[in-house]
Amino acid sequence: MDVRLPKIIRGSAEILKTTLEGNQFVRIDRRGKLLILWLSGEQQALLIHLKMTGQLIYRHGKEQIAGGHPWPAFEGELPNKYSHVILEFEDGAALFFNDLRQFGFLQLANTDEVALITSKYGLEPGRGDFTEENFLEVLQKKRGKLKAVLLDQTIFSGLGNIYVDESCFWAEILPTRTVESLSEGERKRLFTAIVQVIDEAILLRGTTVHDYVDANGNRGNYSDKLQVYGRVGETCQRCGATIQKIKFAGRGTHFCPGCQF
DNA sequence: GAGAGTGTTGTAAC
DNA sequence: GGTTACAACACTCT
Repeated sequence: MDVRLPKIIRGSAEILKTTLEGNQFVRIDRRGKLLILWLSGEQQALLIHLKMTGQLIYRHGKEQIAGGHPWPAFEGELPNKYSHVILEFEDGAALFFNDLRQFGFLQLANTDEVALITSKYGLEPGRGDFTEENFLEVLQKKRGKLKAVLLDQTIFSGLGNIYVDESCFWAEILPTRTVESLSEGERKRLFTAIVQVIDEAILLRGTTVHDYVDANGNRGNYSDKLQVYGRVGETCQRCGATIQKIKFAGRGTHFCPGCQF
């Protein structure tokens, strides 16, 4: 392991290094936007958060490339000036943690710590318990700005600024509404929209605005599907009105004033 | 060149 | 408690 920018490591970089040395990743989990890479024995895990601009890129080893592997090798220059941590594998493969803004982190955690951290995450799209019934129940207990509630990882986890704006668009609800003002029908539309947006975004391997790439270094294709995010001043594809952007709940917030209410 | 804004989240202040 | 401002940071855009 090569730690080029120690502050990216939460806790001791030395202990992390020693722990990873000769060890194996045996299982990969995710909770919200947090990656959980379990080590041999599953008593410890490497937690990785990419925050805004983090990238985790896997480069195949020469042996794998010679043997033929299912994915194309990453073409870009690696490491680059944003490669702050590099994990090297025995077969010559490497995992690069790149992060322009340096907000992301790597952290070693034991089973209890992982349990404590993940227990704070809320109902999550993509998990089995993200049902309409559960969604409505969680929403029922909340009040205040819809956008803020959807972004709150302790209430619903996994949704970020892009998918919240897009989900509100598809539900035809303004993100500036309060939760308590939403009718039963609107709440159900919102649930459906979130499921639809997340499912399609995953299918298209995410959304690249600037830096996001998947483990193979490829950009996400959901960017082409965005209806409001990043489209301020453009025409709404549903009603023809002009997409607006405001600052709301501390975040850039995009919506169509013509067909979101 | 200055200033605002950027996909996240934790903390502090009100 | 909710809300807001701000912090972390480097870069792009206006």
